[in-house]
Amino acid sequence: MTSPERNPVPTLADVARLARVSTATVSRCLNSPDQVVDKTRARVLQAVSELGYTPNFGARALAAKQTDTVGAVIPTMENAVFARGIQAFQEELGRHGKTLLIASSAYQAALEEEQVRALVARGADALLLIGYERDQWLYEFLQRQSVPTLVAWSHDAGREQPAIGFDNKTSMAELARLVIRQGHRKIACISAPTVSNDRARGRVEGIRLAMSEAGMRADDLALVETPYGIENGEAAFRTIMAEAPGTTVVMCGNDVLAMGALRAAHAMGLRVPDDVSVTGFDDIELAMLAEPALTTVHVPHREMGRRAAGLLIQMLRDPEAVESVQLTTDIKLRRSLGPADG
Amino acid sequence: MTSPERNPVPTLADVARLARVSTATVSRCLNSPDQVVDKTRARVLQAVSELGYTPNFGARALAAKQTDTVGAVIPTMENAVFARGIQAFQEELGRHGKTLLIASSAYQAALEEEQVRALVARGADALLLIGYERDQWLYEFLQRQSVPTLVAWSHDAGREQPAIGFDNKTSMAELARLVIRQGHRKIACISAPTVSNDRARGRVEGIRLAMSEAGMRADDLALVETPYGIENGEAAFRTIMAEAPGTTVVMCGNDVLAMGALRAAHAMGLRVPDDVSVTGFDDIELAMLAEPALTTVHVPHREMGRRAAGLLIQMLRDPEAVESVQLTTDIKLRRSLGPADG
DNA sequence: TGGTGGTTTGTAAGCGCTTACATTTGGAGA
DNA sequence: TCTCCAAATGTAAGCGCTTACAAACCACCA
Repeated sequence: MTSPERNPVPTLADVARLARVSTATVSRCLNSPDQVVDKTRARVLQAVSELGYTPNFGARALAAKQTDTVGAVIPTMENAVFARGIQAFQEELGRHGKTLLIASSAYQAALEEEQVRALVARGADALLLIGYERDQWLYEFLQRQSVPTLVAWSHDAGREQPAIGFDNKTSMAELARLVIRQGHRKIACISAPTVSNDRARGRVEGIRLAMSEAGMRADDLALVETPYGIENGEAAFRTIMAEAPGTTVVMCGNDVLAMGALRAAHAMGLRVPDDVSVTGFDDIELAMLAEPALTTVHVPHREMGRRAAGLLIQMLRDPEAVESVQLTTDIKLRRSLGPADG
Repeated sequence: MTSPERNPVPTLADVARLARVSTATVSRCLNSPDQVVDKTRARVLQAVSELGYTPNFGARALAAKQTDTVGAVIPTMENAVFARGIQAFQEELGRHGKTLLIASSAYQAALEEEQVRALVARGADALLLIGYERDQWLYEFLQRQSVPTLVAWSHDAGREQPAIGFDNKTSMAELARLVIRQGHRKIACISAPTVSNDRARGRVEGIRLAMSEAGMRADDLALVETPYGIENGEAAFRTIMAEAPGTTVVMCGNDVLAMGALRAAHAMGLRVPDDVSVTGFDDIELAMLAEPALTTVHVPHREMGRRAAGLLIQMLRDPEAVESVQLTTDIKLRRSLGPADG
C-alpha cells in the first residue's frame, strides 16, 4: 500500500511497541474494545493517534477472511437512475457498517465480467448486479466463490436468482394499455439496445403484449433501438417519423430517450401531444420538468437501492433464506400523452 | 474474503499443486509471463482455469505493497456534474490499468474524513478529492501516508496543493459582468451552503466582485443559501421574491438550483426573462432542455475527469513534478437571461 | 566430454493483521 | 493471608501472495 519506502507507514507492531503491549492487544483494542481493560486501551489509543496509525485493510481482510465490503457493477453512473439507486444503496450499507465498491461496465458484457472478477478479488463479500442477463459461467463463478449475488432493476418470478426489482414487461404493458385506450393504433417505440439487456427487452415486449391483447398485430410496432442519450433519442424520433409516417405515439424505453423525442418533435414543428404523443420510463427528475411534462412509469429507484442493501445483508447472514422482492411501479400521467385524434 | 468455509476458494498453492510447479512459478505466470517457459505457462494457465482461480487482491497488495488503485471521494453521485466527471475519470484510469474506488461524503466533512481513511486503509495509491476545503490534518495525514492527492473542481493559483479545475470566482464574476452589462442592478443569488465549500463560496464572491467593479455595493447582493435540489431552489426563489422584491435577476450557484428557480417563477406567474432573469452554473444537460433554456457557465466536467486521471498517474510516478492545471469555462448565453428592463 | 553462462524454477522469508491457545494477573471469597 | 477462577494479556501460527536468492537446467562451445 502507498508508495515504497519514504516515511514508513506505521503498523500494528509500531503501535504495540509504543504502547508496550502485544500486537494482539492492539488488535483487540481496535476490534473488540471491551475485551481490553480501560487503562490499557487508553494507552493503546494514545499510541494510535500519536503515530497516526491506520489499519491495513488488505492484511486485515487476509487474516480475518472478511471485508465488510459489498460490490456493485452498474452500466454507467451517468444514468441518473443508477446514480440515485446506488446512492441510496450506499447510504443503507453504510448504516450497517459495510462499504461499497462501485464499478461500471458501460453496458458491455466483457467489461462487466472483468469488473466482477476485480470486485471479487478485492474481497467483496457480496455483489449487486443490474439485470439478469449475463453468461451463465459468471453466476457459476460467483457461486464457486461463495459470493451472494443480488440482481436489481429486474424481477422475473420465473427465475430463482435472488432479485429486487419490478417486472419491466408488465409495467410497460400497463402503460401501453393506457396508451391504447387513448385510441392510439399507430405505435412506435424507441428502445435501448435489447441485446443483453433484459430490461430494455422486457419493456418492448410489454408494448407488444398490450397490442396483442387489444387485437392489434404486435409486429406492427415500429421499433428503433439506440444507445442511451438525448441526441440518440432525437435521431431515433426522426427516423421513426420518416419510416413510419402516421405514428401517433412514440413510447420510449427510458426518460432520456423520451426527452430526445420531445426535443426532436419540437424542432420538427410537431406539437406534443396534439400531433404526436410521447411517453418515457423511469420518472427521473427531468420527466416532470419537460415541456410538456412527460407521461412515464414511475420506478422507486431509491427504495430499490435501500432495500437491495437490506437484502444483501440478509443474504450475507443466511445465503439460502432470501426471497426476491417485486416492487411495483405506477404510471405518471402527464401532458405528453393525449388521445390519438389530437 | 467471501464466506467462511463452504467450498474452499482455490489459492495460488492449489494451482501450483495441480500444475506441479512452485507457487513462485504460478505467481510469475500471472505477473510476468515471459519469465516462464511456454510449456510450463500453458500447464499453469490450464490449472488456473480448471480451478477457476482468482488471485486474492488483499494478499497481493500486502506482499507487493501496491494496489494499482485510486480512490475518489465525491459529495454525491446524484449530482450529475460529479457523475459525469467521475465516469470519465474512471474510464481514463481503466485505460492505464488502474482501478477506481469511489466513496461519497454527502457534503459532510466528517464523513469525508472517514471515507478518506477507508480508502487509504484499502490501499488507494492516490486520491482524488473535490475542492480544497478540509481540515489541515487530513492533508498531513495523507502526506504522512505518502498518498498523492489531487484536488478537482477547484483551482486556486495561490495554493500549492496540486489541483485541476477552474477558478469558481473568476468564472462566476465573468457571468455576473455580463448580467450587469444587461442593466441588472437588483441582483440576487441562490447558493449552495458556502460553509466548507470553497466552490460555492467562490461563486458568490465572483458576483460580489463584479458588483464592486461596477460601482455597486457588494453587500446589496440578496443571498439565500440552500442545499442541493430542485425543490430547494424553488423554495429559495420564493424567499428571495418575498424578501427582496424588485429583484431583476437571480443568479444560482448551480443549474439544479436554477431549475428550481425557473419552476418557481413559472408557478408564480413570472415570465423568464421578461419579469425576472435566471442564471445557472455547470451546464448540465438539463440547462439546455429547460424552458426557457438556461444561461449558465459551461464547465468541461468530462475533460476535467479525464485529465485528473492523467495527472494522478503522473503524480504516482513522480509525486513532486506536478503542475496544477487550470481549465477554462465559458458562458452559455441562452434565453433565461435578458435585459433588466424586460 | 566437460565447462560456461544464461534461463527457468524452487525455496523460503516476509507483508500486517487476527485469533486459538497459553500464560499471567488481580480480586473475591474463605 | 491464601486459593481459585475469570478476565486480561501474550505467544505464535497462519491468511495468500511476491520476490530475493539459491538451485537446477540446458544449450553451446572448446
